[in-house]
Amino acid sequence: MLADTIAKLIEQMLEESGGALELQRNEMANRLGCVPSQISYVITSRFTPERGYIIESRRGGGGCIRIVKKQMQRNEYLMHFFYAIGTTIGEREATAYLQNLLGNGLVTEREAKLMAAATSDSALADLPQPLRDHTRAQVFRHAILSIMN
Amino acid sequence: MLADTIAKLIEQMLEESGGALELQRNEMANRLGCVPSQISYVITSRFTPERGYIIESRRGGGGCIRIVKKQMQRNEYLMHFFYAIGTTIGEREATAYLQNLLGNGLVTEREAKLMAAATSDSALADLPQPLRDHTRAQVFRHAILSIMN
DNA sequence: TATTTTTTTGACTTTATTTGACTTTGACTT
DNA sequence: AAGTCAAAGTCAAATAAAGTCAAAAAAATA
Repeated sequence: MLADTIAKLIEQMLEESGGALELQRNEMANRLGCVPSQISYVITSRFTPERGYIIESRRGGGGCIRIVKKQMQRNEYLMHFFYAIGTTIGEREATAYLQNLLGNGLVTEREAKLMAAATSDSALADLPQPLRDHTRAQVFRHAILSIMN
Repeated sequence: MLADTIAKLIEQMLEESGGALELQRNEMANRLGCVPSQISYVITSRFTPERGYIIESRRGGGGCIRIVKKQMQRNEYLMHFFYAIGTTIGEREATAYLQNLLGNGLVTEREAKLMAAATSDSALADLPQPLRDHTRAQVFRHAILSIMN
């Protein structure tokens, strides 16, 4: 799949550049033989703030897109999550947050899996909807507090 | 019976792949000459988390279904816990089980704390009582399954 | 045999990807 | 200042998957 290929490439470039890079959309699309908006699509669908990325761009001649992977101090970061989660959260969103936590080494893979399981729709299947997302948020927030400090 | 045929096929594929595989629903349904939702049916009815499978999927272009079988080894022990917990459990009892899990080195201290937080009365405070203990059991059980590797 | 459970099917829904036409913005020329 | 061109942005249509659900059919059970 094209989108995944592009995402992998960008991740690799980020890796090599130590977390911040600038790319030219048209140039990249050209190199990959795809339409420029495909690059936009990948960036908006995968490199979201939710997953810990900051995107800036400049149009016009010599324009470019800048992608920065955020890094924070442990507790500050966890606190940020705590507030970001809020009082209700869907499974998909929760998964994205967990991905971010894992990617920043704030939790181990096992811990991430554990939290994913504990907040999964499957685990909360017997709760009717507004309550389900609310409980998921509660469980998630408590889990995060528990690994702070 | 179709469902059994498909289940056998998937089991065989899992065997060959060493416990983890990705399949495309439409492609497989095509090969077997059945309707795609039949594949979904087999997966949801046979490859459940209770039986030790993890299912993930992605829709859209290039989408797929991933099936992972968790290996039993020291996991028998976790399985024992899984059944012991049952479908409803109080906070105190849960804590006792966690102490036990920790004592046996089946979870790390951080993991134990995490699970304690996720199953605490505090996290589930907004659920009225029979539901609270039931949800606690669900969350706990899913957490345990998730660390069975 | 009657009832309940499981399986099978297909219509409809949701989500994800790909593409292209059109818009906006910024830099450079004249 | 105005015009031109080179970017990136936006949006919607087309397509490609998987998910859901309920009705019909088949199988199992009482």
